[in-house]
Amino acid sequence: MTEHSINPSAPKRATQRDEKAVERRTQLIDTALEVFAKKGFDKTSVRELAAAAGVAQGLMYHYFKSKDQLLEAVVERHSFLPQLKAMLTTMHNEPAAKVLKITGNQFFALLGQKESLMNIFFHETQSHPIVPRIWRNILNQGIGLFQTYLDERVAAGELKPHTTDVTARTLAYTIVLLRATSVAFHHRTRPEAFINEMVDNLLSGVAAPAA
Amino acid sequence: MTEHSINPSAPKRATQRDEKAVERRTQLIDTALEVFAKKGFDKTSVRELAAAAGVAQGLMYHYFKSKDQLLEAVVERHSFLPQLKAMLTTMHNEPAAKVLKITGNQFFALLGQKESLMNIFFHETQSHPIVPRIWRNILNQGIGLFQTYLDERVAAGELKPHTTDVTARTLAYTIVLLRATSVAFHHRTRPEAFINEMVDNLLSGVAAPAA
Amino acid sequence: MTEHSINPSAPKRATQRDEKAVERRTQLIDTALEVFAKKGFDKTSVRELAAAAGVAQGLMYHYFKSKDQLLEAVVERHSFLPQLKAMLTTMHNEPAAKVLKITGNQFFALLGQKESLMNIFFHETQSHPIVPRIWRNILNQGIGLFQTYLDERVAAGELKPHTTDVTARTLAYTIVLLRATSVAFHHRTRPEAFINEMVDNLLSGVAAPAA
Amino acid sequence: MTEHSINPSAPKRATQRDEKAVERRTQLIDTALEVFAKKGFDKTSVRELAAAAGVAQGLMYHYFKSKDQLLEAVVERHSFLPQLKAMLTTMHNEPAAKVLKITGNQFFALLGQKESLMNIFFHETQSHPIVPRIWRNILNQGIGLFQTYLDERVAAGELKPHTTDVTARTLAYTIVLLRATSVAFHHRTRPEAFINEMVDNLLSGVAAPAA
DNA sequence: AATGAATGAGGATTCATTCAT
DNA sequence: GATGAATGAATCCTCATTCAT
Repeated sequence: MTEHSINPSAPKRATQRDEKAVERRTQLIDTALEVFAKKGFDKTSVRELAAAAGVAQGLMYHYFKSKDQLLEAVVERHSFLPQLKAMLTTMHNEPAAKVLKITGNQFFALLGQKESLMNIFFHETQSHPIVPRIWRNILNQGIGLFQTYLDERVAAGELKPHTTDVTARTLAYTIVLLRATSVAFHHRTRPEAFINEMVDNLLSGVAAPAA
Repeated sequence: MTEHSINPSAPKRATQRDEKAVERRTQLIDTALEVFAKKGFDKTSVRELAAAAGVAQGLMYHYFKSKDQLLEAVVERHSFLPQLKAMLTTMHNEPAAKVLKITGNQFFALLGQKESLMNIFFHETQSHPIVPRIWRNILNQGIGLFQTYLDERVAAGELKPHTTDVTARTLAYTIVLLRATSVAFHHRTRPEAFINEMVDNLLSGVAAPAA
Repeated sequence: MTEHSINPSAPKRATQRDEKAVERRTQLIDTALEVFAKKGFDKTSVRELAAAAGVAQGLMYHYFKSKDQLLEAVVERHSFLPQLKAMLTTMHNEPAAKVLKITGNQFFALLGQKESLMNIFFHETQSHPIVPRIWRNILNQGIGLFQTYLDERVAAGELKPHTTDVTARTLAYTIVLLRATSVAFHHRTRPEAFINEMVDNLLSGVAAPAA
Repeated sequence: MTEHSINPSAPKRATQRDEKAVERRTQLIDTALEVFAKKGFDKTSVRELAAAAGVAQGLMYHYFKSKDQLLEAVVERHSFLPQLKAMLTTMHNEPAAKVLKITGNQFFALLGQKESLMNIFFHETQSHPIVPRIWRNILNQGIGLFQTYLDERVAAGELKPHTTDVTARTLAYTIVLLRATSVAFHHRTRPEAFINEMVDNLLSGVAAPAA
């Protein structure tokens, strides 16, 4: 931040230094993500964060104005909206059952890859307003993903006209909670089979044919 | 303990004091529930808790060994397992659609009545091991509720044989997350309509008849 | 303390009750002695004292104005000055070596019997001014005991004229510290042999005869 | 740690800060010694300690993990074992009476210089296990000091063969208690004269020559 | 950029003591 | 006499944050 360079070689040097600074910053953020996820925001002290990153506590305040702002940075950096958006952009001419199963499992897998972040989303809602905001974005994005596809299939005549919002949220919510509980709970049905069967149920119904 | 009474009113006296103590205890627990739900466990100081209850902070430790133990007491006292168990014990000869809709909405309403507790379940998982344990109990109870009924209807031939665990959890999870998000989010579909439609979807499927 | 008797039978009753009250008081004192000795005055709470005596904490304040006053009562009640004074009143025509050995061992034994109290004397000097005061009394009494005897034997010509204060204190101090350290330390010489030899040394000297 | 210095004065800088930290630490320890000695460990709050040292209370915990550990540091730093060991290493060809008198008085003087520490040794035995441990070391060192010398003089024929442990402990214990009581009590005999006479008594005995 | 000394507010908890019953 | 509920001050300790180096 403080630029008091004298000789002309400074610009390049500054860039190098900036790069290093950015690296350091992301290192601090990534370390914080893990520690926050494991111990919780409030139960983690800045000293611990610094120790985990192998730096002095004072350095934390060079890169982040406050502990809160660090949480902000963590959540912003790891919000996997891009990955979410990238999902389901292909596969248009496949049957809905197949597409929804694949997408559902992708969604489930994505949440699993971001387990630490999910932990923060679930537990630190009250620590910083940015947390629920971003979590809401992600959830809505997930729901929208399904809904957009469903609307398309309704339009294509593959699905009957109905409130796709309900179906989309049924899918998204169930997958999210399946993910959230799959760590702590012991489930009878394995996630992939679960998701596949849920999709089938939603498409074809569980009522007996006669009824 | 010491009984040197002559008239029959004496025993009641001791009881009166005890009663008051019990009342006071529940008052402290109930106050704590609200404050924990609003501010979060870590962000709430014992001083605040005492102030909210209108007592000296020292008194908190007369009734509870620690702040942790208070949380324990809160969660134990308000775990609505009895209410959950009471649900769906009637209405056997009604169509599944109707029964599931009613039960689903009851479940949703019950979660709503326990909003403060739900807040704790969602956010304070890491504060005390009893929180996830009881939350798991409740969730499993809710799931079991649906599953038992579904199994029964499968046996009765109203539903086709399928993994009822999946359907039950789809219902329960969606309702739970519907509840959890209905405060912070703004939904297009109203909860009751949502639940009703979800039940219909699950029973009859959303696929176009031709498919 | 509060006397509001109406009928003439009260005096006798009061006496019975007083007796019981005195008993209770000494019970509380004796319990306190043990707990204070074991845990130290500051580290012992009134609640613990009450629990150890099997009564409610409030009752402590019926019998003692404060925790300090309880310590006072403890020290006063158990100050073994009478026993000390009773020592060495006999045995006038025996050789000094024998008498001093017996008395020294008696003194040592007496301190041993009062181990709890000794603990308080050693550690709680700063807790209440009465503690060092009484301890000084006891110590001086012990010293005086020896000195009186020594003076008498000097007068009788059995001992040579010298500063008996020095000899008396050498004896008393050594025995006291022997006692104080005998619990925590591991000594080579056993107390009785030690005291006997010390007396011999003091009487006859350890210098070689030639010198 | 980070060395990006050009001129040779840089390394010293880091050392300067470290030096200051060490100084600060000893300052805190020394202040604590005085306050603990005056008020007692339990009766002294960390706030007082900090105030006495003119620092914020939080700083105490930067240097010491706990109040207990501070006491540990105090006792360790001021345990005058080195000084004790240095005593009596000379003067081999002087008469025992002279040597013992000088050493006894030195020992007494040393204890006097460490009055604050002695206070802690006497009163805070129960506050932390390190206190009695170090005190035992010191006492044993003092005893050993005398005993080694006595053994040597016995071997040299100046003293008659006897249990030197008894004589050594008589000397050491008496001097220690003389020191401990000389503050609170009012003695007739002055310490130096007392010690000299005690040595004489121990060497030559107080029994009348005829006996 | 990096360190860690220094601060002071605030947190959980303990405790002597009082008081209504 | 006896109980234990109630008080509030005080205690140890933690922590986010600042700052000189």
